[in-house]
Amino acid sequence: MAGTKKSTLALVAERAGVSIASVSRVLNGLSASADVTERVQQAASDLGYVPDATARSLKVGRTEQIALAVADAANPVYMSMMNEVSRVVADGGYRLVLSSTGADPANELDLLSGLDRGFVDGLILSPLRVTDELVEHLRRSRIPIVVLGSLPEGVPLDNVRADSVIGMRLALKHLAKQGRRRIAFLNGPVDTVPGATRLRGYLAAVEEYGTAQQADLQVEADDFTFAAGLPAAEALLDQSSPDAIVCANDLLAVAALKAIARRGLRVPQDIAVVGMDDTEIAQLVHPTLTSVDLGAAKRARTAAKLLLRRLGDPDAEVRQVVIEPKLRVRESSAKDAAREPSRTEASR
Amino acid sequence: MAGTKKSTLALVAERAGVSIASVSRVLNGLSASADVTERVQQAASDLGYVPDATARSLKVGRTEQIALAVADAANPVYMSMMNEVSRVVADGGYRLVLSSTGADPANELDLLSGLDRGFVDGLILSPLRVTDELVEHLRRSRIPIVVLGSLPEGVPLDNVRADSVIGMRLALKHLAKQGRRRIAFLNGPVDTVPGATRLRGYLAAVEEYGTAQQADLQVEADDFTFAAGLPAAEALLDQSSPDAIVCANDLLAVAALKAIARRGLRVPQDIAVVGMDDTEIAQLVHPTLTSVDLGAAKRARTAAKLLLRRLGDPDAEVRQVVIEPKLRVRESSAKDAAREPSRTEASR
DNA sequence: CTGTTAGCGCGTTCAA
DNA sequence: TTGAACGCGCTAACAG
Repeated sequence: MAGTKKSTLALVAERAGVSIASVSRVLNGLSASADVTERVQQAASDLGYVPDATARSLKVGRTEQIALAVADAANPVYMSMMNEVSRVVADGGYRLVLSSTGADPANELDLLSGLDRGFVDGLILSPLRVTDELVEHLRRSRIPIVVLGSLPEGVPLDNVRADSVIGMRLALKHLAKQGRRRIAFLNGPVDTVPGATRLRGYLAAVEEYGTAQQADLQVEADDFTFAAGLPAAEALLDQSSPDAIVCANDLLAVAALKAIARRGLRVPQDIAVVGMDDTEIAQLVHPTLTSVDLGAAKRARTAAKLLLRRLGDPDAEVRQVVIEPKLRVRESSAKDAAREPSRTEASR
Repeated sequence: MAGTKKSTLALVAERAGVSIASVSRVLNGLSASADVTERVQQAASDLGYVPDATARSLKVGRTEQIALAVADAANPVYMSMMNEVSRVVADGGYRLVLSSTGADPANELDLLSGLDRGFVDGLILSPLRVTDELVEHLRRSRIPIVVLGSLPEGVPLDNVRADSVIGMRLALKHLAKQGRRRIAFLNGPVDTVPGATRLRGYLAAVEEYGTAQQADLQVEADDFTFAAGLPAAEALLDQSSPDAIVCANDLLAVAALKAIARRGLRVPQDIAVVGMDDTEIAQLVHPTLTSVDLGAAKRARTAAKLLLRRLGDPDAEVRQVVIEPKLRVRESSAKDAAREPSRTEASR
């Protein structure tokens, strides 16, 4: 049960018959005579010496830790992001500490305050809502922060985001080209960053492609989850009869698929469905889900790299990266099956 | 851009006109005169003082950090586990550092060695494969470790696991009661802990319920993923004609659903499908997936609590917790729809 | 090339 | 109750 005793630099020095400084040098690969090097390495391995991370941190002023804070850790899109960040950060020699702020913005503020305790060298933050207060805290931060997600104009912070307005346009264009005219929007909470920007994108695209502009074609789920999407999708189908539904999220899209199926309607013949984020789920469901790939993995990777860059060079110019979305067409909006006059099943 | 200057205990002391020790006392809630207390608190808040985590750690010998290491971070079941651990650990006043060991056992060993650097007070480890060497390292560890997953008999380590043998029995019993006789098993790599124990469970249950014992009813995917499950499921259907498929995983089960659909067979009428882990995916797919709930969330929560307990009391007796599985019956094995003789049956 | 020394920021003895 | 001093384990500057 009891493991090896913790050995210190001084113990190694004593055993090797040299000074503590020499040990430090040898272990850090600095100049030392062959003789001393040999003896130190021998002593160190005899004692199973490993340098203490905390003491080292206190001395050098770096913890070699990076924090990742996401608002909604339950969303599957965050899993791929977390994995990517984890990889990049580990390759850069940093450990990743996870700080799940919930949906409550207060937690994010708490986190930012706590950051001044210096347990981490940098932060990647993906806030669900961006308040002025939050922005103020971000600017005041003592450590570098990269924001993952949209940020107000003119905030000089490293930041990487998806262009969900273009993403929405891709979806609407794809659907409009099939002759879909009543394209509904199943959104999540509109007072969140993704909810707000995706709504903007939808409205702009509706305008651009001249599809129906009806209030009853828009509905807002209480959350970006399947469970919240279900009643919202039902409500949407109750109050209108769309020929396509664009969803702010793959989970919401799957909820739409289910609500549609419950009414005995067919996807994509009667209603096409398009999701967003292109999570693995899109390929698992039946019919497979067309989805707008917002480049979650790439965004995460880029954010991590930006942070590493700034940690290496604090005076580097601020960079704001926008990732281009791509449309992944699958069965739920397949063209050849679409727009068939009535209940024809022949061409299938 | 430049944030507040980092303020130290000495600065606060100077501003309050007291000694550094008094500041430390006031801030740690120890005895102090009302006057000094007042002045220190004032000075501290003026300077926005926050104690340095690293220095404190070096002094008190605790980092207030816990590491979580999972082998396959891409598996959705780990997401809920991570979230639970995150919650419990945060409530206990600890930060969570994530250490994604890949599928390679060498990484786990590296991690364990690195742990001696003392950047973390405890570890929750969920190994995919358990070698003698790993067990040896675990026992030698200087910090408390809780193992999440099966462990060889007699290893005196805190540990929490699912009883997947009983889980398998639940699945087989459910299917056998419907009259299913050719119950296949779509497994992941059998040289992993989950792969091995689930195979044992399957074999035992096949024996117990007297269903067909044919080698061609067992197939092993290269990985516990949808992508790996697809060809494995195809191979299974090529080489045999099961009337039910139990899968080691929800992802594999979804792959089975897809392979079955491709052949124009119906679920559950022609083939029933049962998954494992009861991830959110089970409720998203069509038909909804019957799944064995192995209590992932509860296991994670329990593991975290065990670790907190041991951190508080290093001499507590070793505890090994086994979580009881529950069967969640859904459409993919619905009873009333089963066993309807269909014309496809003959041509199989 | 090597040893001695001074902190990094904090908690905690020991005297006063 | 308060203050001065020490040391946690390590790195870096300075002497020798």
